[in-house]
Amino acid sequence: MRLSNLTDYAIVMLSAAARAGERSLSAGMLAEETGVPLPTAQKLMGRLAAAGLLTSSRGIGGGFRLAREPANISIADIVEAVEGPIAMTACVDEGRHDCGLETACKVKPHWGAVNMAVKGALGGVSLATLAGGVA
Amino acid sequence: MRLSNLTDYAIVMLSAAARAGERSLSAGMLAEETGVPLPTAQKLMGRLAAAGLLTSSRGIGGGFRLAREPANISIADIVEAVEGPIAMTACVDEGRHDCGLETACKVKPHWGAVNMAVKGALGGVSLATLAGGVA
DNA sequence: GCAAATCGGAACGAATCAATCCGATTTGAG
DNA sequence: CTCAAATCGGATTGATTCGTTCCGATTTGC
Repeated sequence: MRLSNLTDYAIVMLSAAARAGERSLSAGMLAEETGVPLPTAQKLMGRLAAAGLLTSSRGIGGGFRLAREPANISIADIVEAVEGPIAMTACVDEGRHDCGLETACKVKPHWGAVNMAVKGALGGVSLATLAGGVA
Repeated sequence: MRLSNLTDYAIVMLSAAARAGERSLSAGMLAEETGVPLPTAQKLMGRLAAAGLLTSSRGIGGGFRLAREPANISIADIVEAVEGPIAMTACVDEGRHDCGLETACKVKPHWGAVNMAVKGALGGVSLATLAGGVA
């Protein structure tokens, strides 16, 4: 029940990018701004860009920029981008039936609700809330 | 954002124990009932007993029994018993200040709210809900 | 007093996570 | 048009945690 350090870093960097507005920030600048080690920052930015949360620009004046408004990016999105889909157990994962307990597992039907509850809790917090400071 | 297999097993076994009522079930019986490997089941039962969710009885007719009513045991309790305290990030953990990003971390104050939200979502589901089947 | 059965803790292996490094691509200037 | 600088992207290595397994200490019933 802990989200990984990568996700933590990603959220901090994305909030920093949200504060930057429309300016393209390079991985190095974001790393120095947030304190995240540069190679890790590069890896994270790449993954976030691949997920569609950031748009990347190559070349000298290049860098990363938020693809959407901060209010439309929730923590759930970031978590899913970094750690993959939110699935509390293997049962919730689509197509994974190697649980081994299926025979007597009477808990399975309820996991969907739990998963949705957590997802809702994480989806209720947006980048604007985190970066805004006061709000 | 995934809870470990141990926690999954623990929840399944605890729901089985909830169905058993006041009867003491041994680790072997629970393992066969749920399909969890026996040694892992033993380790889990021990940890759950140490956390105060189960009461253990030694000897021939011994075994484990729920320490409280199923309605008063939430998923959050089980998660905390197996994986330790629910702390989304290192910032929330008490006394852990080796984050390294503290200087420019403007996100830190908001983590408490997120943590509480997730905790509430998990605390809203009790063993009775999971084991009840229909409810 | 003895034997059976149980819980409890310690040791080992595997998987995932986290961090680091190097190559491919693109832009701007000369 | 050529060169050089700067950037993103993926692949490799090491570490931490998770998961599993085994063995010893303790307790009850006969």
